Amino acid sequence: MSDSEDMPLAERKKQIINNNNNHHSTDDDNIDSGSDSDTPLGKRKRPPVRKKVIDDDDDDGDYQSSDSAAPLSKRTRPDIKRSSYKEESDDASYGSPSVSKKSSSSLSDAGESSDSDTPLAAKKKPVAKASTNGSSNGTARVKKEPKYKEESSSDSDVPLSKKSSTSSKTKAKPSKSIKVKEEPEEPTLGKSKSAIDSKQTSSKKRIKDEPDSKSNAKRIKKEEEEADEEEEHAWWLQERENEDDSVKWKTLVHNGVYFPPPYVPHGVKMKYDGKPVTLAPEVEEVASFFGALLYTEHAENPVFQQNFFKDFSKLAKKHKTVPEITSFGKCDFTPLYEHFQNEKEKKKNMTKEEKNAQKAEKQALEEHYGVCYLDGRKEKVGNFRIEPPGLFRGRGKHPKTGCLKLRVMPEQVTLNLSKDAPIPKAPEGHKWGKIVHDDTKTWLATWKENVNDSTKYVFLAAGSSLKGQSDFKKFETARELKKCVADIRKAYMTDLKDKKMFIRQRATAMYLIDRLALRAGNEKGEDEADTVGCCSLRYEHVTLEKPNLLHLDFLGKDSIRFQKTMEVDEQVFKNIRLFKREPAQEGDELFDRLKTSELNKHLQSLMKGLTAKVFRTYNASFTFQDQLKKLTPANGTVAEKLLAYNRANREVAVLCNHQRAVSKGHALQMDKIVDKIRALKYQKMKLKRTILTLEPKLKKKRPELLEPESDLEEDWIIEYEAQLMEKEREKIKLKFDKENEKRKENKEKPLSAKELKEMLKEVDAREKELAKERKTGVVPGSKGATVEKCDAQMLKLDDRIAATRTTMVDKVGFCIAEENKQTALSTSKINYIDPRISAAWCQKYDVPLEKIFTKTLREKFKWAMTVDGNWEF
DNA sequence: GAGTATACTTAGGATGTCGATG
DNA sequence: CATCGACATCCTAAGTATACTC
Repeated sequence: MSDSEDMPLAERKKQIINNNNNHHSTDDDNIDSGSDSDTPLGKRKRPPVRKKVIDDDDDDGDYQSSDSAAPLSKRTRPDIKRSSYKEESDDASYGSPSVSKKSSSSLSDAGESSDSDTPLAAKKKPVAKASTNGSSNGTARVKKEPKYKEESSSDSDVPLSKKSSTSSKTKAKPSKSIKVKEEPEEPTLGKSKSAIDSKQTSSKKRIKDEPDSKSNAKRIKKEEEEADEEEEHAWWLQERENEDDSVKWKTLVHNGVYFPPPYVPHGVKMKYDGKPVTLAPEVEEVASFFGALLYTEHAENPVFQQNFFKDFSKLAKKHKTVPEITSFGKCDFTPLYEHFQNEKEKKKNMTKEEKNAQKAEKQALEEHYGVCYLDGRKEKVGNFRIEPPGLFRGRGKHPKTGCLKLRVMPEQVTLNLSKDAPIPKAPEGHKWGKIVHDDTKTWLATWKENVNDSTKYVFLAAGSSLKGQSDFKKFETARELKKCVADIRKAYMTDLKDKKMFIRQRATAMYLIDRLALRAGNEKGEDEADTVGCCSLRYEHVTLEKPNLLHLDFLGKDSIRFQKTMEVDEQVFKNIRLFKREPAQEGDELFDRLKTSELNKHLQSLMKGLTAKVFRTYNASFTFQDQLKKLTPANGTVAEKLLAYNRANREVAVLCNHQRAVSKGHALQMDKIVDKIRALKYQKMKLKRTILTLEPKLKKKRPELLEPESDLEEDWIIEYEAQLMEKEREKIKLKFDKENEKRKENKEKPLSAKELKEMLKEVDAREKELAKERKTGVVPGSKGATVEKCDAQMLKLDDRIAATRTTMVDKVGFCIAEENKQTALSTSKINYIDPRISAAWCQKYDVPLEKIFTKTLREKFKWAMTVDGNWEF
């Protein structure tokens, strides 16, 4: 009976549940919390002692899985009232009062324990064990050291592609693979690549040799296309034997990685304490990193500034910069900023030849480093460029944002390739850190980065077979989940009421992951931005509202705000209330007994390959297909169908909470409008005061005149008035200049500087007046002002304010819609929606593929394009 | 078994490109 | 024909998941 392998899932599940539940009841909890107490206190604040009694206030028997376990398609979508966009303002609604918390005591429900007689300890173990032993994934884990399989032919001089092209079993176009070999693209990989090698140091030479660049470029393109055609691996048409998929390649040949060129000093001097400083090139480089970012959000961020300055001043000191740079406030990077602006300008104005030369150079690089041979087949390399030095741009409130990211040296880089592959030459005067031959890894190169000590890799491009295969696998796993998701849902709905806290938490977490497409929520370190996922949700991220509303508000991956409200199952509501009650403090974890590893272990036991993120993939793809079915007008035009497609896509993007900061231009526009409104309000305020100055008695009659305008702050007013005056002055100067020009033409005597001063005096006077008005609130207004006139003007202003507001709202609404169409959609399209759904849809509804997939996406998804119109996820 | 390291996917912002528009 | 904005692509940070280590 114990062998659960081939038992229907539902039953297996039952068994597990039973196993867990039999036996002594309340002690379950003891055991549970007992284990908790082993964990260091520091980590978990909750007192381990407190015996957990499960609350079920309203008591249990009533549980019906029926509706809640219904497949997603059936369920009504969580009613999401979500404030759509990333809003800074937040503060908002954290601690809603309504929440239970105190309604505490009531519930030590004895009744619950009904079937509580299995000794937990006894039962629990086998289950856990079984999942690790029994499941087949333990099998392959023998290989400690990478095994490299020798190719039969040992002649390493032969281009590898040739060798294996003969051996590869299925060819899309079997016959002609040989022809390619005569073409000149190969040699770069073998040995004769001197042209490029020299490029690392001196790049220009090559360009000269290029003949007419235009036709050349065209020719290259053509060649490329042809080459592509000839080599189609079409792994997706191959029989899928149960290969050992831990081995990723038989042969791997590549040209190493490209290092950014050494720093070339520009000699532009930043200022310190108002004076230009001479910097050593190394120091200048870092100053320039900051200079280039001036006026961006990063450079304005105090943490960024501090981190940058710490590294920068240290470096400056090391190079004995005079004067010593000790204060960020005294640094003036604007000359550097301007320098880069100029450079940009120059770049824009480059001649056609220059531009083409650059292009050619880039292409040469791509041809050399951008390709590799995997099992003899040509494949694209993704990020062959070693990340250049710069300032670390950590997102959100990353504590290390702004730190100096150092230049990577070849000595730090490890290459991974075939044993008999030629080892690419390291840059002049350098050596590679290490060479390995690990065929269980897909990376070509790796190094450690200094800021976070994280490992970086060079992988194949998204369109490569390796990536395609794993993509395929990902979606197949999701489809696997589709088959058993109903059972899994049923199971976790049952578990929601389990007596053991741990199980309850796990079930509740699963519910959220499934319904809200939350990420797993691994633990994070202190040196990272404070963001969370499901398992790391904390007290303050969750609020409950009777009868069954759950508000979530937290920062997720990339510090993107997740803010949704949904109706949840009654039991989930109760559980969360219970979880919240115990920790009861900000900073405490909601699921204090749950770790992602445990969650995933459990998921594995439900279905091979199941992890938290599979739910995201599954729900995304499923929702998409579902929506597409509903929305596509069979007889519509292509445009209408596309609209449906995008709507379905948007639905998924919303589900996955994919969003992006509003574009800069947009934000700027908004700012302008907001300022415009403020300016209007300012005028209104002035008018009010004028009225009161004219007719002080009205204070009582019309108290609204005393009310300050919303959104109008002293600081802003001061600045605004200063701006007004500045504009005035400029106007006068302009007038003055014009006048003088005129006089010059007419040979008259020009106005003197004195006269200009005289003219400007008026402004000065006005400025003083304004300041006084600001203080006293007494505003005489313009000549002939009457209460009636002011009132009339005020009405007009109100109209204008209203009008401006609506344009803003329009714009915001519009832009959000637009924005969604663009960015938010792409992430789900690229990562979550099974491309076969799209391919089938195009087939079925006769929509050209290029309408929905760009060239790169078609490349990435070529494995999915062979399905027919009836294919289903 | 917790903590750490590794390897790989997912993600939004930055940058580049290209077509519409004034 | 310059500018601008939409969109594609590039870049690399930030996750997940699991293997490894002590």
